[in-house]
Amino acid sequence: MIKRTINRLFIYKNALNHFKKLGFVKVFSDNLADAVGVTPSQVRKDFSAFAISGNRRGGYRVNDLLENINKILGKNKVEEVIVVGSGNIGRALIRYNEGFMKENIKIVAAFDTDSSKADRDNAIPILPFEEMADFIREKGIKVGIIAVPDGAAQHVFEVMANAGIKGVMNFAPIMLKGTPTAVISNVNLALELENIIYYVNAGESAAYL
Amino acid sequence: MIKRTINRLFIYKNALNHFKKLGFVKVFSDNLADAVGVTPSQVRKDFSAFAISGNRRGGYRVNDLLENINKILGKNKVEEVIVVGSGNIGRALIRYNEGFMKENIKIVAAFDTDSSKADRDNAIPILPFEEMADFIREKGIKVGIIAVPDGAAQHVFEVMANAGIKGVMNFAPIMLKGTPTAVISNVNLALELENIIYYVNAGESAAYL
DNA sequence: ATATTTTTGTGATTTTTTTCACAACACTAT
DNA sequence: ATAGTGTTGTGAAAAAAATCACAAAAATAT
Repeated sequence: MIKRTINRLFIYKNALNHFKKLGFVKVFSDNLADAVGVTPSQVRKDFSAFAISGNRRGGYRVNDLLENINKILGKNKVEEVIVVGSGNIGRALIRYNEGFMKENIKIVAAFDTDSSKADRDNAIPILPFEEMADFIREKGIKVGIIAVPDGAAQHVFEVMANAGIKGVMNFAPIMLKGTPTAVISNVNLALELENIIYYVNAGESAAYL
Repeated sequence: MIKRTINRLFIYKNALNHFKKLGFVKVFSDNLADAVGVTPSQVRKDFSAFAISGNRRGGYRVNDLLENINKILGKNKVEEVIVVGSGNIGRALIRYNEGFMKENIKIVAAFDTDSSKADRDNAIPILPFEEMADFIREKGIKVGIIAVPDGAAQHVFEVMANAGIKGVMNFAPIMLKGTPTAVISNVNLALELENIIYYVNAGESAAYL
């Protein structure tokens, strides 16, 4: 699978934007490798997988490379996403919206089962969960973020999937089951921390997890 | 490397606690596999790597298994961690502390360069960044979370590392360089979302990222 | 007792991912 | 022109991870 390659492509893109901002016109595979924490071969192999080419001896022109990568990753239009759950994580994501905007991601609404939390006047409105399915269908939303308590996540997912959601970022530490129509990515910050703590206590001195 | 195995062990642990709560006394490798989204062989291979054994035909006794896993993952005492940056992410993490507590992780303080944000009376105090190094040394803190703007992350990391931090969860989308004495785990929510969006737009119908 | 069934534990195999290593090329200097 | 140098692009090799597949063991049934 080229899943990892795709993921790295996003990371290269990021590094390239940095380089560009710093005024670089050309980069070499080892510049990117350093910036991103992989080997130069890895960088070249990744590019090779998508037939991105540079100049032997001349490296890659930052602009061309960015253009190529952007074409592959296809990020031109803003993607509208919704958040379900307005607890700590949900609210943090909403507030972080500016950060997402830089990557062409826009949180357009949040939903909560506790309808007393509804707030339609907010820049990013918080709406009753019952309205979610219609909202998804009407606006053609494709991506949703699940930031609800564990017990509610499966149900939320099913409603989302039925309404046509195609991708989900799930913060609940459970495996979402059913409808194999959506791409799912689980994010679990406590798990991430537990891993770090494990290696620290194991006396691991340096590693990227 | 057994990095992935360790990570899965944490996930199995989680699932086992669920099973236990539901009253299960025994589990089979395929129960765990289902719960966690891997193959039964994978589960057994993982256990095998740490010489955890069950009963042929009888599966694994939930309690024994949990005990074994906990012994390997070594999580008995609470790990005290600090957060640097009291922006959206930092504050969200602080508020999420209850969630971490379930996993024996406790955020004991936050730090911010903007000393006007200081708040010593909070349950989790927010302190001026200048006090961080001493705090780390005095309390013997091993793990820190970097939730500051990109530009500040490297500096924060260096101060942390010098003060003795051994593990870092980094929310800034940059490669932290230098002092190879700390385990580093990068978390990038925008990147995660970008990946999801990529697969959604690529028409990928079902996948776990 | 014996046969049958179920599930583990693991060596062998396959698949995936990364690294190596070097020819091909392009640029520079002489 | 020619030699020298630095960097790509990519097959080949190595390493890492996942899956297969099946004998061995344990429980149950006959």
